[in-house]
Amino acid sequence: MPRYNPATIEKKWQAYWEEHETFRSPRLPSGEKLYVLDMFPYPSGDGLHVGHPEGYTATDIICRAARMRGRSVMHPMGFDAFGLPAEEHAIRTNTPPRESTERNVANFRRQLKMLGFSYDWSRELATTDVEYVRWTQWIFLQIYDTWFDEALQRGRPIVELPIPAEVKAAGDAAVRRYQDEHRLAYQSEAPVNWCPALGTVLANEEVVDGKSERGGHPVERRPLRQWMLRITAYADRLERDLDALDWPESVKLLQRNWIGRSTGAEVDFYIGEGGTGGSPTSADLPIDVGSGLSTGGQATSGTPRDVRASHDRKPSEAAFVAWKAARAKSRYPKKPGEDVLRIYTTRPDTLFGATYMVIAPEHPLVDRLTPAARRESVEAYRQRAAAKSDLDRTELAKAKTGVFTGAYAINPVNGKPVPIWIADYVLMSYGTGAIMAVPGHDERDYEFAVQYDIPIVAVVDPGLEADVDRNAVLAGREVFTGNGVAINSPGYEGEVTPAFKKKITADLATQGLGREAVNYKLRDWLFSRQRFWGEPFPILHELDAAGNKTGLVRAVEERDLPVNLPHLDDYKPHGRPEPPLDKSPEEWLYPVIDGKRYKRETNTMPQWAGSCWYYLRYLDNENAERMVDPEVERAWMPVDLYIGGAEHAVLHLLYSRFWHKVLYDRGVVTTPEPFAKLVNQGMILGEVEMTGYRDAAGAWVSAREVKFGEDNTPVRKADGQAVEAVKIDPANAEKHGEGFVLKGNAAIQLESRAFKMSKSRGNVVNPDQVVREYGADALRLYEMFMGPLEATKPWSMDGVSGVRGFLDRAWRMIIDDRADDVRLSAAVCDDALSAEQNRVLHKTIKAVTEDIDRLGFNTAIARMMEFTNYFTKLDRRPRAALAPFVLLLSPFAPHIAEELWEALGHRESLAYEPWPTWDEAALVEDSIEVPVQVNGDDARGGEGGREDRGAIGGEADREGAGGAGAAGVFCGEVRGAGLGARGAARSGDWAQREYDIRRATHARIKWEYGLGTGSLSCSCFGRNGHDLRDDPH
RNA sequence: GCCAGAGUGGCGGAAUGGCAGACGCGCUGGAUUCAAAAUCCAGUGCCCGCAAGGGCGUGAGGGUUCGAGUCCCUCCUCUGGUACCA
Repeated sequence: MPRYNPATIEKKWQAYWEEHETFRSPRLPSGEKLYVLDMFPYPSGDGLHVGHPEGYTATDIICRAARMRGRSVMHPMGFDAFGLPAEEHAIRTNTPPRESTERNVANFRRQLKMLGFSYDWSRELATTDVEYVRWTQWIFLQIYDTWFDEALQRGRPIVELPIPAEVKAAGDAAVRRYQDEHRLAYQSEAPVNWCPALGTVLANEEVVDGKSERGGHPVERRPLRQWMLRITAYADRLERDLDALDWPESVKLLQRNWIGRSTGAEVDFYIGEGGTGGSPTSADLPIDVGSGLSTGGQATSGTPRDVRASHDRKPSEAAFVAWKAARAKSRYPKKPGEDVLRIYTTRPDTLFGATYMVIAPEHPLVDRLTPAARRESVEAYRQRAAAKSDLDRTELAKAKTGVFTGAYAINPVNGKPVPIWIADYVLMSYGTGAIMAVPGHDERDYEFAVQYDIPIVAVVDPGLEADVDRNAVLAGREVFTGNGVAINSPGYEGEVTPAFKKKITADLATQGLGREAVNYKLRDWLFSRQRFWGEPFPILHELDAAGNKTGLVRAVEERDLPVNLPHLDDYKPHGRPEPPLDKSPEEWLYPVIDGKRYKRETNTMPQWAGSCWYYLRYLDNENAERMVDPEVERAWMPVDLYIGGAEHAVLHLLYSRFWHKVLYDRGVVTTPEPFAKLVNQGMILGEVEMTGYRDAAGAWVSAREVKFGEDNTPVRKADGQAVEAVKIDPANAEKHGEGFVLKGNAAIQLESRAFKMSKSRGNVVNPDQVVREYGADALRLYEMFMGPLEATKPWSMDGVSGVRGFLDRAWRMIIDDRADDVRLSAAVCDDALSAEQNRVLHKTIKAVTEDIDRLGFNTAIARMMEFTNYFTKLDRRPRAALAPFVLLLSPFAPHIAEELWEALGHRESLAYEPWPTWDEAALVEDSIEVPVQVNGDDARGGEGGREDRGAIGGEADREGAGGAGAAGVFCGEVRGAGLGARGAARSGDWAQREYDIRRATHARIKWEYGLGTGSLSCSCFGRNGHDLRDDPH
């Protein structure tokens, strides 16, 4: 047998680890703890993807090495097991989703164990476990029980929420409603994708181009009562606390942008008292456009000619003046009154350039503002906008649309009336749902203004430096969004943008017209799904005598958790937009408590819920009393290293952080952040494919003549004719210039690239098959050897066989592969290490150790290959080098390492053997070549700081340096201390030579010394290969 | 559009501002073999040259530096993310 046979070795050691519970972590760490977490997988029916073991191997290496270095390691695994595919399967097969889920989990578990990861399997969990769901629901109740205290910036129990006297006076129900309005979990109407044909609500990703992904049926948006989580309350903290995290900057940036904090100002524009649209009141007399408040010369108030009408609704100057005076006394109100349109802007410095305003179609003031004469067109526009999905509003609709409401607001800074439009490029959900439009200095406003022929007034002078045509900007023919100097802004002329913003914001505040404001792109988290296969909400709706909901809810008592999913006779949609749980059995759906009948909440939680806190449950997964014992939590948290895919950079990581912060505020956890260090593994693509194209006639078409049309089919650029993509055997391709061409036909460019693995492309690599053919150790090693962990990289089966070759060589280096049993190779001996062998060993130890620390697994493996190449060549291979090598290899390829360790005479697993250490002194080479750059008139070496080479080089007058003076004389001065190898050579051991290198193109100095004695030999090469030693100066 | 990351041999990739291409794949030659596989040895960036040797080389162009794959600026290409957030 003793050829390397992973199939037997791997099974053997997996059984050993399992039997000995080798990787069980203690309840509490002893000594320094290390919590290393993998993003747990969704157990799909397809089994493990080769992308999974990439991060899992990386963390496993870290953990195994850390154990050997004496750390107490927590390394658990589990399953994110709720999810759509299981429910789809349930509908198709009419079996409970739990069944297929458990099957898939079992398969994933088998595959993970097959790869030899050192998880503590006793901590395994699945988010679908009934006991896990209990605590997910419990956390939801914590969130439900919490309100956010803005002053303290902290979540607090709802009982601590101050209740205003008038609410208290209105009675118990009013108090409860008031509390409900302030909870972090609250109900709200939110649109869902309702597909009448399928009779079900679809997730966003199931809707493609406004049609259902399955079947292509029309999808409409319908408002439905849903649960929301008030993540926006934590926006500030979620953003601020990113600073201290050891996360990739790109991920932090992604989260910052997602949170999207902006500072600016809210400003109130006066719209006049009064009535519900229609005819003007006494306060808002019709004013002829172009007269009155508008200033001469400039393009008046910007009402498009064709929509001007005398019955438009415009506040009178007198009313405005009165309002302004009142405001100066009353200050700026928290909530805008009926008489103003409140807008949010990040550019208060451009207030003087506002030539129109836009409110979102859903804005509550639309009705009130629109005069009767314009009702029709406004209403029509609103309906069109409402019918559009989010997608239509953005991608498809490039051109901006809108309609004039017929109303005007008065610009508070100059008293000018400004026409108010509605347009769907303004979103009700951001800011105040209304903007002042400054087409001169905002891209979107500019586009809109051009579209509807609205005047454009420049109020920021870009100056000459800016990247725009200044004259065009000043003339309103080009938009400029940068900072500049204020113009056309009476009272603020010449102010530079940042100072102007501050100043006018302060001025508006003193006049009670505005205030500084902060806004976030982040929206509250839509936390319910109309699905069966998710955690039920532990919420009961009160019913009145007639069986209708009263609007009041109560939480399920903690002792009654978990609320389990009911048994359903079938999982088919019931054809209404309400969640599937609506067809639950009566006894589940309508519990009776204290004689009162309730209806259970039938929405379920989204898949994110379970993954928000699993890292906490691992620590104490069998605790029936608490979600996690505080003592255990304090000892192990935070997670020291979290590795997973970049696709979770925003949502999962933001949601987890949010839950964690709520739990922190409520005293359940002790760290403000869950994941101290985060690393994203790169994507693994399929094997590189070579593609050529042929037209209908079968003639080759060069890849550069091909473009991709809609639906992503290739067509010829010239005539749009469809072409066929043909897979090309690499043997029929050759490199030509930048890319590949058809062999023998350089005119035909081919396309060479790797694609994402997908079933449809047929390029999915199955880990089971790789393990069968090459072994788990080879798969692990290959995944680490492919390239940097964070990089996207293509798969290559040849690469797998390459690392397998390394394992074979490592095996033969130690084992006699011709013997019948596992026996050491005859070359293995007990000799002492020669200086050179010792150096190779210590170099390897150092490199591998340091590479693991910086997650440079590919180079660590390269160093071990070098070790093997060196020692395999020797006829006598000392154990003293082989044994430490096996330990170094063990985190990467643990099965073969255990087997080799055993062959070397050890009886126990190497899992807790001390990690090898290196001795710097052993690394010193007694002969090094030092390159010296010579460059004619002024050749000096580097800074002289580099440990192994800096001794030569650096300016001539620098200590420990050699160099060439301006005259072109090379001074080879070498000091032993410059080597940085402590004790190997003492300072003072130096030699000096000078060579004339005026004719030299490069020089090479070879420095040889024994310990303590320095000597230098130098070869400098001139243009003709002339050795300059022959020509000393 | 915007944001982020990346462009180095035939391929995957190495290289704290200091000999570009470590290591692996592939390829070429040799040993072993009846033969093949496997294994071992040698070679392998490109161009010129029998050779010695020489020239050119890290997406393009500029710059900083004694010295740039590495730092700065401009541009090109690719990958990923994102979509009117006022």
